[in-house]
Amino acid sequence: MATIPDKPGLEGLEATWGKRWEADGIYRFDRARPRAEVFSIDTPPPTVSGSLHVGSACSYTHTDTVARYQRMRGRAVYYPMGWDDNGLPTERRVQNYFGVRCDPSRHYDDDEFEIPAKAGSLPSGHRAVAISRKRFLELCERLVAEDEVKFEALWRALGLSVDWQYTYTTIGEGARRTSQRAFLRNLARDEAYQADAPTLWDVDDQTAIAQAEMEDKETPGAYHRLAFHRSDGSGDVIIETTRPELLAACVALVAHPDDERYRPLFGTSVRTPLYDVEVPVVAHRLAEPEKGSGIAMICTFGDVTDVTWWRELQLPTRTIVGKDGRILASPPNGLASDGGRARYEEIAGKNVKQAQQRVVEHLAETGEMLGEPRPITHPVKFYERGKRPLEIVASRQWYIRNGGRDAERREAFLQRARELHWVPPYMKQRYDSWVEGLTGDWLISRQRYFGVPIPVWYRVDGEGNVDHDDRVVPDESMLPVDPSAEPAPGYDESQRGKANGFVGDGDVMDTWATSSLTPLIVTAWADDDDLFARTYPMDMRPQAYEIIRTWLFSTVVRSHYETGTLPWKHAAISGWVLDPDRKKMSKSKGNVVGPMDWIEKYGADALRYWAASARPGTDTAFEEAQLKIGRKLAIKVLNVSKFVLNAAGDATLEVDAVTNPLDQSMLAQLGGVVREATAAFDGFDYARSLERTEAFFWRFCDDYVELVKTRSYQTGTDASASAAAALLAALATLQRLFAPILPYASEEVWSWWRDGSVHCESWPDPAELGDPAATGNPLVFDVAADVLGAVRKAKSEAKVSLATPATRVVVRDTEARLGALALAASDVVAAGKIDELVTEAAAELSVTVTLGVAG
RNA sequence: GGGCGGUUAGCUCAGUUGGUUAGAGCGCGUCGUUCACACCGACGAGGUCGGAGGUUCGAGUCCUCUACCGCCCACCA
Repeated sequence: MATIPDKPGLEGLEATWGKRWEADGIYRFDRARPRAEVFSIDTPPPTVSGSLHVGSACSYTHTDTVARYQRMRGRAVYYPMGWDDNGLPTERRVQNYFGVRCDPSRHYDDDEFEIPAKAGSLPSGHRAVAISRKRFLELCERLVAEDEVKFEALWRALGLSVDWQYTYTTIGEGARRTSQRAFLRNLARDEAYQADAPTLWDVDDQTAIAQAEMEDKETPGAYHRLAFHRSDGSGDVIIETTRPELLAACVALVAHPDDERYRPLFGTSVRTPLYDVEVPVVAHRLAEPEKGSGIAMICTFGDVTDVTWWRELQLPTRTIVGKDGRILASPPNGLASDGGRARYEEIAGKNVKQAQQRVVEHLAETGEMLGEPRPITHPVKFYERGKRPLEIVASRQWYIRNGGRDAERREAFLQRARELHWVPPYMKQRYDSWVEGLTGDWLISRQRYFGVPIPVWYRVDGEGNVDHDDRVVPDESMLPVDPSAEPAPGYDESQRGKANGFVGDGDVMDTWATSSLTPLIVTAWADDDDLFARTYPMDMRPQAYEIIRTWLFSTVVRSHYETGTLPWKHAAISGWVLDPDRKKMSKSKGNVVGPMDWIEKYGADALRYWAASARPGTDTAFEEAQLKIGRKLAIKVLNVSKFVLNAAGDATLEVDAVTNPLDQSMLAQLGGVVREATAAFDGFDYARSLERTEAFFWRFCDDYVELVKTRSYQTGTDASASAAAALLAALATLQRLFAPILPYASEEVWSWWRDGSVHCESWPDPAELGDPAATGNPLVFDVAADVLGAVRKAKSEAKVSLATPATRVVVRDTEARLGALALAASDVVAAGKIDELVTEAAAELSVTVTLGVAG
């Protein structure tokens, strides 16, 4: 026990208690406890991108309040923390921060790169230095290590009750091993496969991307009206396109089967403008008669609909756009005419924008474009972090089956969502609509470097050709492996790339392919069966709604495959933090507020208070005013605790000593608050628990404490003992009710009079308040507070001090309420400085106050 | 085009199965330094609950339609 400071304050509580908690290990997971007594949390690993904004602090606080509640309910809380450091965001940061680019063909020993003394401040016009893959990965690891230290410091200051003995990174050895093991098992069960197919391709990052990473952006474009020529010479067919540069990739025209205008053309062929290639006119239900001229050109590949047509109508392939986003050097099959080849030569090597310009010039020359291009704005598909539109190119990639091509699997994943408890429930809609709209399997391979390698090698035949169907996979005991650095099992490194040798798969997995395994990574699946059995399936997945289609869905997929279960019982979905202008906070908008600055200014409890005011799933605006209120609440907790402990003197917390009806009434109401707060937290609604606790707390301070103040000073009497016991019982309850939200202030005041940490105490139970709470009449406190309020009002309206005596107070009210008032009359008289209190029966409350002479 | 969420005091939000005069905090105004708290307290003003219709003895709460805001999915020639 500690002494109570003369002037309690919030300053320094974070440092003091942070150290104590760490030293005492109060958040350590007790892994001796059986599964039924464990509460395990699949914390989102924050993307290590240099800084965390106040929105992150908000959602992590939500999780922490639940963790603290469950801990107080007696569960062994398994609360690990991870860092999402693998993947493209880190690569991009390394490229910009150090001014480098990865060239996999370089050797480590040849690198001439030196880490700049003052990184991050590259001179303008600096050209990226090419470095080897190995050195590039070193820089990635170095940068994320720095960030992870900063992140942990913030989380600790914020008071997250994480067990820091259990941390992981998505590029760490455990994550790599788990990712590769899960992948190999997917492969063995045919849940993963490789295919050479059209894929969404980001030309800047030079990698394939998944449907989930794609987003639409409104982009300027233009309709071009182009004339195709009927092969029988009977005239032209006019189509409209926004991508005339793909004309050379045209493989057919398509119209709706019921479209009378084009029905006669089905089965015939037309010749393309400029290139004079003969293409068929085909029918397909996806062609829309209302769009453009009602007939469209199919190119390989202009957009995802082209892919559908190409596949379903079994059209040939005429690829003209390369992986670098430029027109391929050699013309596609079928482009035979001299004029066509000459024109193609002029666009070869250009990027699509330049090529479009040249093609339009050609069309103008030949007169095959009707009128001028008509500018429009239309949605175009982009990689969510990309600068240029996606292209679709055919390439060999790895996929995991996610129901996108398979109704049975799709239904299985929809069923999983029904089994999951969603908080709030309507968030399930996002999952359902995403799964129902899937158009293909999940593409997991990326042509990048800082990720988990695909653990596969391919045999090279006697002629030196790679046979992608002749795979070599590692034994699970070898994991993790890096096929581009280690030889395939049974081979020697000298055989790499040689005839009768091997090559390694050079791709890495998408970051979601690893993140989707976080429940398996943190519970040490197949690595530590004991820990796994005690923590999996997990209890809670907290996450933001924007990544339901990625993280949540993909996690459900992987757990379904590996363990045949849901990965967790509850998904708690948090909203966004908006800036005060109701825009989503983001670094690019420059409106990010640093959480650490706010913690220093108002205290961690204040920031947590603001966070905990946002109900689960709802967006919330950042408001400095809310921090001030939280700070005020935390300070009030300190001050009222100090008063109560002083007023109680030597009294001990003995609820049976609570004999006064007003005291019993207060405890009865408090018991109701405990029940509500408990129910709210059981439903993950920290905001409701806080609201109820806070509302009662202010009534407790403003009314109850004022009412019993005088009586509590009459030491040595039963009346005083009753007040002291009730005050202490309420204090012990309130301090614990606040503990999950305001861990620092709660711990501070707890330490003034109790042993041990409040965070290891049991959550309050109404039964602790005993018979007084069970039998107390809630009305007594209400009526007493009402009358006290009326007296204050009279004094306030008379503009006199509250210390001014009221010579006579007449209370008119119902019999029941007057009866309740009588039980607290002496306290009301004392608190209101009332000389004479008179009651009269009436239908409703009215109070007449006669004031004495002021002064 | 399909769907989800929201709309309550100047601001931020509660309002749990429909039940008496719709709540809180902030802000604003007035008063007050009572021995926990001036990083304070007390009191007050302020809303026909987005709109229309319906069910009901009774609707902020249930139903239908509708407007606006935000978002998801689909489409995107």
